[in-house]
Amino acid sequence: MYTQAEENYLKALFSITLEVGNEEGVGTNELADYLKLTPPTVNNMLKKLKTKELVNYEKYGKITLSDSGRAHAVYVIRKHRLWETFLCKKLDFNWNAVHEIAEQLEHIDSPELIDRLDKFLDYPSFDPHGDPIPDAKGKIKTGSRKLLSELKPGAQCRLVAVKDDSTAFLDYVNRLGLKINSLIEVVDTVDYDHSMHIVVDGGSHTVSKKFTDSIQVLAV
Amino acid sequence: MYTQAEENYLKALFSITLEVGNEEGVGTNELADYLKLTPPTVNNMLKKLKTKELVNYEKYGKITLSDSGRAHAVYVIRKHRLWETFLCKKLDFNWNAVHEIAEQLEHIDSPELIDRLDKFLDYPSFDPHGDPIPDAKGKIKTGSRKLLSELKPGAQCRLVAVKDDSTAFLDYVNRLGLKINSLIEVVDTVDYDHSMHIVVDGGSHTVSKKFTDSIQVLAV
DNA sequence: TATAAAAGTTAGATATATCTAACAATTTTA
DNA sequence: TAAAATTGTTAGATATATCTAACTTTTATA
Ligand SMILES: [Mn+2]
Ligand SMILES: [Mn+2]
Ligand SMILES: [Mn+2]
Ligand SMILES: [Mn+2]
Repeated sequence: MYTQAEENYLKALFSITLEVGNEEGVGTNELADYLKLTPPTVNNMLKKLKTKELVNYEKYGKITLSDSGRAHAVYVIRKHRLWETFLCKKLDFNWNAVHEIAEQLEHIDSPELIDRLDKFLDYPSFDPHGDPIPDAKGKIKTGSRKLLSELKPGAQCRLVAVKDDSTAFLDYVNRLGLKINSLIEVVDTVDYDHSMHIVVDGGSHTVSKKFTDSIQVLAV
Repeated sequence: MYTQAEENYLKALFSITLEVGNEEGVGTNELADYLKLTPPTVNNMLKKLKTKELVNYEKYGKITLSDSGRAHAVYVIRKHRLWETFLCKKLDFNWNAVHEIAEQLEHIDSPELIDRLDKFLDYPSFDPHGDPIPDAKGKIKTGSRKLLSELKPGAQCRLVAVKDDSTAFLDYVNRLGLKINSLIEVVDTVDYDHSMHIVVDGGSHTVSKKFTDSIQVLAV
């Protein structure tokens, strides 16, 4: 099977393409940045991934996942999100603690284990951060989600996902009293720096653009 | 923390010392054999483990675990056996399938995960093969267990543990209808090759010394 | 369009973990 | 106790995954 490093590159490529909406492909430096590695390291690995036909890549060109590369990337994401769900639902972990552990667990190689874990969790559709869990066939539920930062004053919405796994961010989310499904009301926005006044559970808060860019919502 | 390779060496040293009752220490070749590696590979790793003060070892001398080496070995065994218990009890795996997966899971580094898993499983004392699970303080339950091969004709006993994790062995155990707690009656032994006639659940079988050496029992 | 900046690659080094081949030390045994 | 067998070590190679420094190619911009 694939090494941990290889799986991390595949997952990163998939996520960058999706998150940044980067259709035409990813650059070496961009990928290096995302993975917190140096460009030569990435360049070196790319050659390996190309030989294994997991990526499409020509010297000085953009990188994209091949079909098999994408399929495996989705599988790694499935593993990651199922484990996160297990940690929260069954072991009572706080949602801000599960990502780091799932980074390790996602590399365990046993398709049967993942199938059984999926069943044990009753085939969940979303992980504790609201992200969709690919099913056994690699199919991912997509919805018409928006970023909180896109909403206008007066809008009401429900938090469906957080797009930042860092403990600092999730701690802050917790401190604001926000959870998956929390009702958020946009009171006002500040033109100057796009910060936003929101009301959550009757509590009023001012949050930065950096923050509202990491909150995915569904209009209500 | 420790690498997977390091953890495997520590676990192997602990097991050899225990299983073979090897008190004075383990040799390079013996350890290499056990781990299915070559002696130079082991020699090389030993130097690293010595610098980290996990083993006591002098050139051409016997290898023993240091206190911290032993403590970590026990912790790896705790992780392994808790995961095996999880796989059987919660994910409904057959006991002959869990060892290989636990070989991977035992290297996940998160003490909190293990504590919570232990609680989730209601602090089990024995794994699916009947082996004792070290508690959070590293304490291991020991009992007055014997090998089936040590019993004399007429003896009755209960199977408490199997000492071979291989699929071939466990499949055979299953085929004989043996489970943890099965009642076994020793009918007769053959002097020539120490094979044994046993009765299990009314069924009569003849089993080899190799087999009876891998079955731990408690007299009844 | 020439130059500067950004992006990407190559070369060579390091660390981990493994191997084979050759050699050395220790232990067994005749 | 000398030779043989066993056990253990050293040297040098390979594979993976990473780094820094130097260089090249592509892209942006003056
Ligand atoms: Mn995550
Ligand atoms: Mn990962
Ligand atoms: Mn096992
Ligand atoms: Mn292991």
